[in-house]
Formats: sequence, C-alpha cells, structure tokens
Amino acid sequence: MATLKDVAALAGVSVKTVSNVVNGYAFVKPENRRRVEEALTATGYRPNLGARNLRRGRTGFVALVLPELVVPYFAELAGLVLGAAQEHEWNVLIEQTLGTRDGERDTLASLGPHMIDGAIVSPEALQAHDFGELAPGIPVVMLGEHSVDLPMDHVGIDNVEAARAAVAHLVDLGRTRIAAIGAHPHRGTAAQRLEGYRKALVEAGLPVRDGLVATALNYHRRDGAEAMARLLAAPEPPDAVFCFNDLLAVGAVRAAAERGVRVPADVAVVGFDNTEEGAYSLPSLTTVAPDKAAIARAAVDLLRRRVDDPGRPPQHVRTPFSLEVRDSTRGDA
Amino acid sequence: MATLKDVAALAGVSVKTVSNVVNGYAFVKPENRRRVEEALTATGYRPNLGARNLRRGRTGFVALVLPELVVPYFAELAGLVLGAAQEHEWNVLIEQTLGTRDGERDTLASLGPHMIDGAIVSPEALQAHDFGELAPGIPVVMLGEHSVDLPMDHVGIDNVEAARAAVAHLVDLGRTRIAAIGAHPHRGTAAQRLEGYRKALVEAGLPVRDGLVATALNYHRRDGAEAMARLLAAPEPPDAVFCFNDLLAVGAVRAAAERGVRVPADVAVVGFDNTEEGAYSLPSLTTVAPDKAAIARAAVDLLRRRVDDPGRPPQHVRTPFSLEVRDSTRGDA
DNA sequence: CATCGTTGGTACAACGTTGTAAAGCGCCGG
DNA sequence: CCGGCGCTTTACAACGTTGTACCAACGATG
Repeated sequence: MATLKDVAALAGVSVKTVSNVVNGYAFVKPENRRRVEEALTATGYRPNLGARNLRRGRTGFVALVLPELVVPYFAELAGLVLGAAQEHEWNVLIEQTLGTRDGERDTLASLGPHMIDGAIVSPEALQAHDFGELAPGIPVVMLGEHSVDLPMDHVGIDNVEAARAAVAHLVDLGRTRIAAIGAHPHRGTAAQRLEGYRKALVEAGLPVRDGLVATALNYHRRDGAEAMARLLAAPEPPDAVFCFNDLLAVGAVRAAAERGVRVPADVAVVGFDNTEEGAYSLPSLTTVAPDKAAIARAAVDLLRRRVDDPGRPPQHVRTPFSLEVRDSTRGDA
Repeated sequence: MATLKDVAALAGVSVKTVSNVVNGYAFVKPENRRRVEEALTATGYRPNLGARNLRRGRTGFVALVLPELVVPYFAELAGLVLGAAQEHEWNVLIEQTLGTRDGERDTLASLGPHMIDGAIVSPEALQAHDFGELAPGIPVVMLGEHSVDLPMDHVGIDNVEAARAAVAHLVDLGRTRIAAIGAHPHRGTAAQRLEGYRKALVEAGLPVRDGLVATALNYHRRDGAEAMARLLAAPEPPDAVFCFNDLLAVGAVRAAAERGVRVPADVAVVGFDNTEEGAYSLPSLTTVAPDKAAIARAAVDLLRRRVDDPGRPPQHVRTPFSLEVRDSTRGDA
C-alpha cells in the first residue's frame, strides 16, 4: 500500500509537496504537479484516513444511533441519512440500541470521544437524557422527540399537531369511539401523540375514555395485534383506531381480520410513518407521512453546522408532514 | 480528552507502563498497577482508536455492503450482522450500493485499503465480479450468491434446492399453472431460483412455459405488483406464483386483490426471505425461511478467520433454510 | 563473587499524515 | 545592487499509540 513517502520518492519531490497536491493546495509548480499526479496514479495511492484523522482531529465518521433496523421507519430513515451524509463526505456508523441501554453505552462511550465527529440520535424512552452525560462534548442532533428542556439540536415534526390531524380525519368520517394504540410510560413521542389524540377528541366534543387508550411497550406488529385484541374484546369496542406507528397499525389490522372485524367498515385504522409496507398492505393504510428525506437532510445539515461551530445556540427544526389517506379509512362505517 | 501521557503524569509512571496496564500486560508491580488504574478512572481515559489503529494496522471496522436498507430482508440481516460483529468487537460500517455502481466504488476504494479490516458483501448483479479488483487484498465474505468460480469465502443457502422445495409445495397443493416472478438477466440468485423452479416442475411432470416466468428488474413491491398484473392479464393466468422474495410476493398479492383475484383460492402465493412483513400480511405469506441469524454469524466468523489468516483456502458455508407454510397457500383451489 | 534469569520499568522510534516555520528562488522597484 | 515581496518547496514536529531495545534491580545459581 503506497504512502505519501513512496509517491514523493517516485516524483522526486518532498512528502509535503505530494500532500499539498493531494489536498488541492494552490501554489504548486505545474511541472511538479504533473509529476506528482503521475506518481499518484502510478502507485494507486489512497490516503490513510486513520493517519489523516489522527492529525486533523476529525474522523469523517458520524454515528447514527437508533433503536432497531428491522423497524421499517428506521430502515428508511437510515438509508436517507446514509445518502445525506455522503454528500458531506461523512461515513455513517449505525448503532442499534435495541433495548439494552448498558451495552450501547459502552460502545458509544469508547467510540464517542475519538472515532466520530458527531452523532444523530433517535432516542427511545429516557435515553435522550442520559445521552448528554454519556458523550460529553460530542456534537449530537436529536431526532423525533421534541424535548425543549434539553439544550441540543433537534429535528422532527410537530407530533401533537400530526396526531391531532390524524384523529380529526377519523372524526370527519363520523367515527365516535376512536381508540389509540401506542401509549407508553416513558416515550416522549408517545406522550405528544397522545396529547394530539386527546386534543382532537375534545375539539370534536367527544369524550376521552381511558378504556380506549391502549398501551404498547414496543412498537412492533405483535404489540399492535395484542392491543387491538384487547380493544376488540371490550364491551364497547372502538369504531376507529389511531396507531402511533405503521407497524402497530399492521398488527391491529391483522388482529381485526382474525376476528372477522372488517377494516374500514367496522373499524377504521390510521397509522403513522408512511412506510411502504402500509401502502401495500390490505387494505392500504391511511397514515401520517413525515417528510423523511427532509428529516435526514436537516439532521445532517444541523450536525455539520454544530461540528463546524460547537458554540452556536441549539436549533430546533420542524419538518413538514402530511396525511396520506388510503383504503383503511375509506368507505362508510 | 485525556491521553496516555496525562494518565502517566498523574500516576507518576511512564507512558508505556500505562499502555501496558491498559492492554493487560502481566508484569506490572501491583502498587503501580493500582495507581495507574486510579489515574485511569480519575481522568476518564478512553483510548484513541485512530491512533491505536494507525499503530496496530487494524481498524476494528468492517464494512457491510448491501443493495438497500429499505428492503426488509437486508434490514433484518444488517441488524443481525451488527449484533454478531459486536461479539468480535467489530464496528460495522454500512454501505448501500443502491444501483449506482460508480458512486459506491469510490467510497469503498477509499475506505477499503485503510479504514476497514474486511467487508461482508451482498452482491447485486455483476457486482460480485468487479469487487475482487475493486478492493484488492482486503478480506471479503460474499453473501447470497454462490459463485464457485470466485475464490472467495461465501455464505448462503442452497437457492436451487430452496426454490425447488417452494415450488414442490405448490405442486403438492394440486396447482398446475405455476408462475415465477423475479427472473433477472444478471442476478446470480435469480438464476438459481429459476433453476429450482424449473426442476420442481419437471419432477412433477408439469410443462415449463416461458409465459409463466415474469421478469423483475428490481425486487420491490411495485415490481411484484406489475409482474402479477401481467401474469393475470394473460389468456391462461396462473393458479400459483412463486416469488423470488417477499416484497415481490406482497406486491403480487396486492395486484391480485385489486383485480378481485383471491389468494389462495384463485392463486396461491409463495415468497422468499421470511420477513416479518409477510407473516403479518393478509393473507399471511408462505415463504422460504433462510436462517438469517446463522448467515450473519457465519459471515462474521468467516471474516474473522480470513482476517486472522489471509492465506487460508476460501470456504463455502451452506446455511439451513425451511419452508414456512402460511395462509397464502392454505385452502383449496 | 560472578553470572544468570526473571521481573519491572523506561526511552525511543515508528505508524502516515498535515500545520508551522522557514528557507530558496526569482522578480520588481528604488 | 539591495530590500522586499510573492511564489514554491522543504524540514521538522506533532497527533496518540505500541513494539523494540535497553536498563535496573532482584534473587538464585554456579
């Protein structure tokens, strides 16, 4: 593997001149530049990023910390972040937190200080809070949860408003017993979506009944199915369900189907995230559609600015969303 | 950020002694060891991996090169590889190839030589071949495609046999006009699954008709839907379809539903990959279930061995699979 | 008492890169 | 002809770590 030294020897100049050519320094004699460039291609020189980073103090890596890649929303988001980071010449290190806070703490603690320039974190539960102490001094952009109390950069949609719009849509359909699936004791986004849900009911003059709010400790298909089963077994089952993500909705639809409950005729279902899976499921899923590309772009941009200027005041970016109306809420009750 | 030097100063020993303690070198006087350890925790020392790697020549990073994270199969696989790599104290760098061979070529070429210890590659189309030249000398484990001609480590299931089993299952149901969706001019796995498909038909004494083999240039839901639409529009539509992955199958099921064609009553559908999406779709999807955890584990193990001993002969690992029978092939024609 | 091996410790160089300082070169104006 | 300026190049040090070589003390052995 060729080093600057090898190239320099071949071109008959100093190591630094080669370095200057590689880094696009202006004042290099054309003759020398030519010879260096020849030597560069002849040797197939590739800069040793490790050494460069050691010198520069930057690594060219950013971490993307998220709960789980198997959740389609995160997979889609990860793909978009990968793309956006590429434009900034950043490589992305993906870290799954799963649920094991301790395990991840170690990797991030060892990676954090030296190997990454910053991190984009999609927090699960309380994690947002201990992350600050966990990686002191490393630039972080938070995704999703809008915790204003934390002095950190943040990107996300207006969860309260998005949930309100979704439930208002169900109200417009004439549904009156509207349930929610996805309440969670520690999850910030869950609290916000629940708030939007309540708001919409109040605005419509509908009662807010505890029995119609189903908790989900994870946001997987299974949890949606279980929650739906519980709701349907109640004495007065819902005629509509707002699920806090598409996976819960997919599970809910399946649980309904297994019990002969028709969607949307008997129960209308709305999801959240606009995953492609929901668009193809039967019936296709009405869902809140956050602009994921915008989220990814904003997160990377924000991180870039924070890395360039660690002192700047934290910024909160609101990305747009829309309501994608599909078959799961089309048709009459 | 504390360095060895800082710790050494605090403990009153040399830098190297601290290094020795950090690396578990045996011969350190207990007294000194104690003081170093105190200084270590007092300063919150974290080794600078960049510097360590520069010195050691290893980076602790491996690349996982795959087509697209939004494809659930790859997302699931990536999650498992992440986990398996963690046990080897490896960090995983995920690279999406999408379709742009050129763009990825650059990143890998720059990363390859210095920043990664090896790569696990899930090749799309011809990519397998040019990868050899692309990253000369870096240890590579191939996933999925079984190209015996390439002298490389490889992990995968027996695609021919898996496809044969899937189609044989459709034959057992009494279906006679069995179609395939997913033929592809350059994709190695496609060729193998097609071979298995043909084999099963021949074994059953059924004719192999070209009109029942649908090409899919990508393996997304949309492509499955389009292919299914074409098949159903034919004069003699199929009574069963074997799709080369679950996404194609999901698309096919939707296309059928949109045309009032019942699954499985009119058309039975089999997928491939056993993604969770298929298990929850309506009807739930019969599918070939490769042991993804085994694939991830084997790939990482193989890569570890190759890194430790670059000279060893290439090894091919066959991982097991099973056929997961669900509603999309349950019930009569 | 000289020698040896073991145990414990250190100084130095090196990994490949880039920032800094400085020096060489030619050219212009005075 | 000198001083100064702009361009071009170079030597050197440094980033933080670890391998090598070496030194020092020690007890045991001959």
